[in-house]
Amino acid sequence: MNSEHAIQALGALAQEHGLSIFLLLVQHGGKGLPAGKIGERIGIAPTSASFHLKELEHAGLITAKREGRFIRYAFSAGTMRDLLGFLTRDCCQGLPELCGDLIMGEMSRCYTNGQ
Amino acid sequence: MNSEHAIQALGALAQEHGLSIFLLLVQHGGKGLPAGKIGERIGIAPTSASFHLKELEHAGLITAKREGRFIRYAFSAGTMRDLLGFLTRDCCQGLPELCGDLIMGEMSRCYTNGQ
DNA sequence: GCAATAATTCAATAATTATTGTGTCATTGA
DNA sequence: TCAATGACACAATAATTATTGAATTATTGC
Repeated sequence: MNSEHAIQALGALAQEHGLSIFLLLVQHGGKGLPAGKIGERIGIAPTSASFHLKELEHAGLITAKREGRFIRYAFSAGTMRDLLGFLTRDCCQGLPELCGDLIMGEMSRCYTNGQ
Repeated sequence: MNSEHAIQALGALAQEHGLSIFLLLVQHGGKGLPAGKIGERIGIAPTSASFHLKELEHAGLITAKREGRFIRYAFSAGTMRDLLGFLTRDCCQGLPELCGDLIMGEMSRCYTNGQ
């Protein structure tokens, strides 16, 4: 993960519809959803959904897989992990206590969330 | 943290100069840097730096504090923690093993990074 | 092969966002 | 008070990004 790649991923998420699609696919986990269903759920035109899906896919945040007439999109955790790593990479230098809170807070939240 | 706020923060980071400023301030920890120094380090015009600093400040990712003629900007971890929480909030449902890797990966990286 | 369906690409337009230069405000020290 | 300095506000411009509709590609079932 470098700056350019991070900007691409952040840019895909920094938009109402892009973020909605991403969160929807995170919720739906490994199975994902076909493009049409996604646009329908979010309430946007198929071409607009296609645009954002492409942005997210190019950034590596989601994957696409054709299944007959459908193209199924699903959340892909790898890039997200790299992005979080990139953004928090230098948070320990000079701020160890904040960094600890930052990471530990996420961790505890995750594990108290029905996990 | 809601979608609107997340978009504001992601948008401030989804830009070459905005991201560079953010990472610079993360590296510099609690002390921060004055606006002029930041623009100089990044290599952009003072007005352009001012623009991105304002975006980051409005998003809550950094804080501003006047010190005589200088205005010192510093990284503020709270919003970043909230943002990471918002983005990973639903990552456990359906993907427990990926979520575990995601958070644990960040944690180990942080603590093996000279911490 | 053909009609129907799912989704995309493309080009045009609309909307948003970033940069620049000029002018102004705030602070300091002589 | 005045000149110098650090930084911001504003308006204009440039650049980027999102949306839309029309046309195109891929797949399926008849």
